[in-house]
Amino acid sequence: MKIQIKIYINGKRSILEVKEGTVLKEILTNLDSSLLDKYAGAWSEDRFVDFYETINKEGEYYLIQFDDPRALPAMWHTTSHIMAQAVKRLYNVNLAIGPSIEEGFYYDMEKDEPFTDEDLSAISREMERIIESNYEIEHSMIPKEEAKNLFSDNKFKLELVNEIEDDSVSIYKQDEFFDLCRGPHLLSTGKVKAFKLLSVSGSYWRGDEIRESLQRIYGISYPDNKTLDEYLYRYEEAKKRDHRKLGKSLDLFKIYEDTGPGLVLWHPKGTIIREIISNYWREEHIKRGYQLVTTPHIAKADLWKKTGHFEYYREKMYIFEIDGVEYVVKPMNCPNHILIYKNKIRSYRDLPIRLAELGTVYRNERSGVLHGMLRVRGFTIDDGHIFCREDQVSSEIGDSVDFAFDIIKTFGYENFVVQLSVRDPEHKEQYAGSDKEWENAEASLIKALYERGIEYIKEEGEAVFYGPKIDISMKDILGRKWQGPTIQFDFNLPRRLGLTYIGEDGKEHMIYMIHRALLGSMERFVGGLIEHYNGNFPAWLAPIHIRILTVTDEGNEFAEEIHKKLSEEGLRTELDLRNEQLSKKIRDAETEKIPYMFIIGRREVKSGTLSVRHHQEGDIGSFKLEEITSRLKEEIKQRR
RNA sequence: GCCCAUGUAGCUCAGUAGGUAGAGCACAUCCUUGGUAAGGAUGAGGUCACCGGUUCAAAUCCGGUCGUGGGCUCCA
Repeated sequence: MKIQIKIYINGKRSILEVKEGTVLKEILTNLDSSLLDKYAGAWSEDRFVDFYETINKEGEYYLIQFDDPRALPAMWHTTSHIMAQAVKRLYNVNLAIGPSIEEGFYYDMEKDEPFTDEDLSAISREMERIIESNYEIEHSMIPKEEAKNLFSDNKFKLELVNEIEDDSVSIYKQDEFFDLCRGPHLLSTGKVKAFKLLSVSGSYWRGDEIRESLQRIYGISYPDNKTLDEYLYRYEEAKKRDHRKLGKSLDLFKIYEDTGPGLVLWHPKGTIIREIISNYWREEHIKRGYQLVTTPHIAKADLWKKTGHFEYYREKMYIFEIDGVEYVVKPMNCPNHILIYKNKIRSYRDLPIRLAELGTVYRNERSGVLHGMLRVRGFTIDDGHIFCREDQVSSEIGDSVDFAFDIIKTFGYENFVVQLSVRDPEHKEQYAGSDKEWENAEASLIKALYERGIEYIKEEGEAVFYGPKIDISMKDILGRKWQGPTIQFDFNLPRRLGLTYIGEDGKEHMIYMIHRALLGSMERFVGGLIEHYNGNFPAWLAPIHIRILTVTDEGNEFAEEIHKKLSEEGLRTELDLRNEQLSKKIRDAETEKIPYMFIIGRREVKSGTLSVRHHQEGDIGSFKLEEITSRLKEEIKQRR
């Protein structure tokens, strides 16, 4: 049977009559075989299809080139096969799975000895050979029974084959290598122009630690060397910006072995940053009608039994005993805020009530997941809880979204990814709350995003059981995503703890409760901020604003005078009167990423001015004290 | 928690076939008073993560513990 398909090549449309069941590759070969060299695959119905695609129905196919971000996963997947082929040629391994990932690919393999750096080099060399050989990649569908024979020596592949529901399975083959694989793939191994194997690590078959322990090699590839180099530059740059490294060299914080893993000690300079953020946070909350509260670090276990946390969250809680009574170190702040809400009978006139706290909590995270300040066991959440009526939900959500963006934009984040997590429509029964509540809540979340023209990704089934939520992540300069604000409904706690208010009708009504955190945790937020700014904090956040450097000791007296004046004006200043050369003092201040350096030598003493150097701009000229301080103060005020 | 790697002066790291440790930076003292990213000399500083074992002898070999890193996994 003939069907009609439309192929778009560089915006130009070709309408073709083809036989049903024809492979896209054949169609293109007939049309113009050079297309197979220029394009990587096609975009059709919101997904990437490779040229092995069998055309079974009418449709539109937009050919896309190798460097199109939508085509890169095919290249990565192909590179992972090339790598697996190379590994099979060199070692005795059992292949598990090797998908493309967000950036790059990996392959999990079972091998007795771990891979070394030398192994990686050898594998890379073999991969080069495979690429040079430019093996044609073939695709075929084979009966399941045949596949079982083909993979009879590989328990992993067999397990996968057995789980496939169709009668036939998809196989990709290049030279002697073949693999069970859904694709997509490129047409030949030579299409991969530049690749790099990045790291080796352990993993488990199916991510299950009870099952076979595997070895994973990660890699990346691109259609040209330039793009690969750009990626590698970003990769290296990210390593250099590591907040653990900068936290140490800038003396911001440290995790001490004596204190314990996942517990951060904020040094004086880190604490300045934290305090500035906290103060800003408090001011903004008060401005926006929040009431600040403070609640203790420990509470009776009974409280957590009432909320249900004790049952579900127990292994993450630190539990201990006082006078024979069980206590818990708080892993979250909400129960305490709820107690404050419940302390009085609330009228509909009192609502909304917004409570907020920079509340420090402790969670027993598994040792293997701890990571610098980004994943810790003790951290301060900027926790807020809104208690409101149904008719207030929409404006409260809208305000929270605005608030969230206002805050994070202040820290120089400009690109965001917004995710809306809603119920799994297939399993509505596993969620707390009524249909009506879910519908209202989702509608208000969507409305808030829509009215603000915010693009978002809707994830069905990603909501936690107690309510729908919006998660905002920030993208930093290197394009990395950082978890940011979250706004979540909670239909569970109000029910369990009986959170009500007295309505206009004199009756009790269930409250709507919204959890929201804007920074997330202070630790993770500042950790991310360190990497985002690469330690070059804008003046308002910089632990030290100015370092005063003297050229010789003739400047000491004047320098001390300036230092005193600046300190009196609330500017954070340090003096460097060491008997060192100016260039040395500059180097030290530059290394410490201090935004301003005031240089005082004989000339300045004589004229009463200051020679000013900016951390990132170099020498910016001579200024009168008032001139430069007002500039700096303005910069701080503007939070630039 | 699991797999793999790793743990030497405040920091970054060297230490090659087991014979009780080195460098650079930082620090201290002295010399140098030098104008926009490292002036010079001298010196102090380490129970080589911890515990145990093998050995005449352990930073080095073996076992265990703890920490850290890369992953897996988890995230009410």
